[in-house]
Amino acid sequence: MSHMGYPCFMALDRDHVLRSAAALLTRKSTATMDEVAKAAGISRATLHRHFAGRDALVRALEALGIAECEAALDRARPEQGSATDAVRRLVREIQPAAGLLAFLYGESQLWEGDRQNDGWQRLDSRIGALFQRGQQDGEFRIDLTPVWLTEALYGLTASCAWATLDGRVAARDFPTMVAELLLGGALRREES
Amino acid sequence: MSHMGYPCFMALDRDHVLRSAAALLTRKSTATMDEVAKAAGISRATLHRHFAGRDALVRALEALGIAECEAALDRARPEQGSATDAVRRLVREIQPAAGLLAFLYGESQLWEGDRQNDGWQRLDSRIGALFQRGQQDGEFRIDLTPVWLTEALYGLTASCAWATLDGRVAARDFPTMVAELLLGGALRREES
DNA sequence: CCCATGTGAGACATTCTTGTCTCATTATGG
DNA sequence: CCATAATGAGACAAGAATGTCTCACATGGG
Repeated sequence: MSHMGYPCFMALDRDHVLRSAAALLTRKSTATMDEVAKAAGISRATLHRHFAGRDALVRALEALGIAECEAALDRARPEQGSATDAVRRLVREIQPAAGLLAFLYGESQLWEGDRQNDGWQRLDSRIGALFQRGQQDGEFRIDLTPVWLTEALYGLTASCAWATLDGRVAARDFPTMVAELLLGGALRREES
Repeated sequence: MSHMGYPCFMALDRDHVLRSAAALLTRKSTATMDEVAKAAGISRATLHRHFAGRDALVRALEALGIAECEAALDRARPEQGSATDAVRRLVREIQPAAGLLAFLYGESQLWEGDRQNDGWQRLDSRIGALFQRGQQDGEFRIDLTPVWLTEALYGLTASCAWATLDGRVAARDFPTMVAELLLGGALRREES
């Protein structure tokens, strides 16, 4: 069926391999290519036919993470309604990708190089715009910069993903823990 | 002066080496033993005379990080005054160790093994107790568990340390950014 | 049935890091 | 000045992970 240099149904397998690798590397970020292959139920040779090397695999995972974040952002409709509710929706939609995000967040390989994926900047811009809108609408305080709020969203997401893996936080509490801390902080609100 | 198998002033050098390694590994967590040695201004041979291997070096850095956190916790006097101010003091005192903390936070080697340093549990207990006190005093909300608040403190500290290294957050704003977000969140307070 | 394609298993060289060793040089104290 | 200790430089082997290759097997369509 395929008259080119690539296998017919590689695209389907490729996605499965990518998901398996994400699940494994989330738990053990130092996993070997051999372990990644085994986790996907394929041989190392086949894994290399999908991804030229470990670097290519990590880059593909980065692209997947960016895509999932952008999809989550789309589903969250960040321009709609109050910024507060938009953040809550965003955190809820981003939870399935939190593990992958946490892995990428700790993968220094992606940040040390001078050439980093533009997707992150696109994401930063969109999320930053959400926080900025909240500030302009008077919902969010203005002494915390949108850049920092964006960074905090990533950080809390990764932290909660790890805490969930360790069992220190229940998975079903993820959206509440992240969103409510990010929005309201630890302080008790005055009942007014 | 030394009649034993160890050099005379190694203790002094050792601390300097440890600090250099912390500073380097904070920026580049995959740095080689050779790079660590060069950063400390010593040869790889001497580095090995201080620390048996990379693992021992990381363990020593872990011990240093724990010690610095405990010292910061002591200086912050977490039992004194309002829990809110105690958290602010803690964040301020912990800033100098934030880079090291961020490195250790991402060093999976320390968490994957079944044997982890008791120091972290001691720290978790003390910080968790601070948040619990705040809850009992009615300062902090009770729908976020002390365990999660502790985790969030670590996560925000690491995130802000990285953001500071990248220049996305000014170092002088570190205490405000971390403490105010952790305490008050992004939402604007009602002026009452 | 035959052939092309995808796959698994394994061998192999390469590279990188580490750990260990020796030896010459330096400085340090008596 | 001398002896000891500490260091730096470099050689060396061991180990791990990677990238590449070959070959045998099976699987599916024509």
